[in-house]
Amino acid sequence: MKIVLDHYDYNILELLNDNARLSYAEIGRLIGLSQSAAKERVISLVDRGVIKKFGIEVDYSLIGYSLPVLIHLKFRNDDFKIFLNQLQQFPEITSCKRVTGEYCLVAEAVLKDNSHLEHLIDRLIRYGIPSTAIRLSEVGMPNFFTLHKSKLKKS
Amino acid sequence: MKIVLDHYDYNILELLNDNARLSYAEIGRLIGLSQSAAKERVISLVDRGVIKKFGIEVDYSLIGYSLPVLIHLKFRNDDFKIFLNQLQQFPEITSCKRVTGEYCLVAEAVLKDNSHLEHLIDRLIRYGIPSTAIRLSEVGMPNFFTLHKSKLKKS
DNA sequence: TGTGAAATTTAATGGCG
DNA sequence: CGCCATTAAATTTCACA
Repeated sequence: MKIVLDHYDYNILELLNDNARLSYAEIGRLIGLSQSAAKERVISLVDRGVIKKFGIEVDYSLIGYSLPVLIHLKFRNDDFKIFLNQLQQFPEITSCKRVTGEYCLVAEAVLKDNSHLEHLIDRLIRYGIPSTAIRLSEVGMPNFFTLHKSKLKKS
Repeated sequence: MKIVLDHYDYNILELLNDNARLSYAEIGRLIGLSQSAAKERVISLVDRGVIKKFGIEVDYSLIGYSLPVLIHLKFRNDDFKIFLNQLQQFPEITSCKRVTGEYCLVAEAVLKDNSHLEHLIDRLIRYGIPSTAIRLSEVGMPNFFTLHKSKLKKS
């Protein structure tokens, strides 16, 4: 069940975490592998499911979506499917997680303005009571893999 | 202040959002531009700050961090700097956002097990009362740009 | 801004330790 | 598993529109 990664894998994850567009050749150079081996490693990480996706981080505030919010939701269980469907009609919702506790879902959305938020709340309120918080800023966190690879014993 | 994107830009963001490793040549092919033009566009999006980062999404549960949690935090303002420093000592915290409302910070962490969580709470509790929720699952959301590009008028 | 073309670098494959 | 070598493809740069 648990996948064991060696220091090559951790180094690759560290590099791709910072820049997913690095070429295999450059990855190889940086970690001391040939380009073929580096490529095999990356593909293997994808095949094993460790890397779920190569994506981008977007600054939505620059393109007109300057109201980022967190929405906490309670909902009635019988409407769950319909409710999720409603959520997915809103592409402004960039992520949605089911969690334990008083609120069942925590969603993040990027909205244009207050009336955009109002519209979103109007559609959600049928299914439960949404609690909205404005996301003021992000606190930068270090690369997960930078600190974890150092815990590995040399092989 | 607001950056206006055309349909080429939206198409590029849509593509890179799904696969950040697409080659410029392929991007160009898919949206009807030469590779040079496609590359210019991507670089311009990065330079203007719209694309903040090319990164990866990792399945941490596969590599031993099978307890994903959301932590809501209240803290005393006088300790804010020290508090953030504490947070950044924990690379298991993958994101941290300052929000309005009763709780000032919402952090996400990937932990190994309950004792790992206990250790994290022990270090955070000095600064305020953390409220922990287990992240049960993620609800898949559609690509933000897929639905937004269709709203553009042809130029 | 976009295109096209030439030189350099990478990607992809297959065979070998 | 990783390295090397080869062919195909992509990147980079630049002149031109």
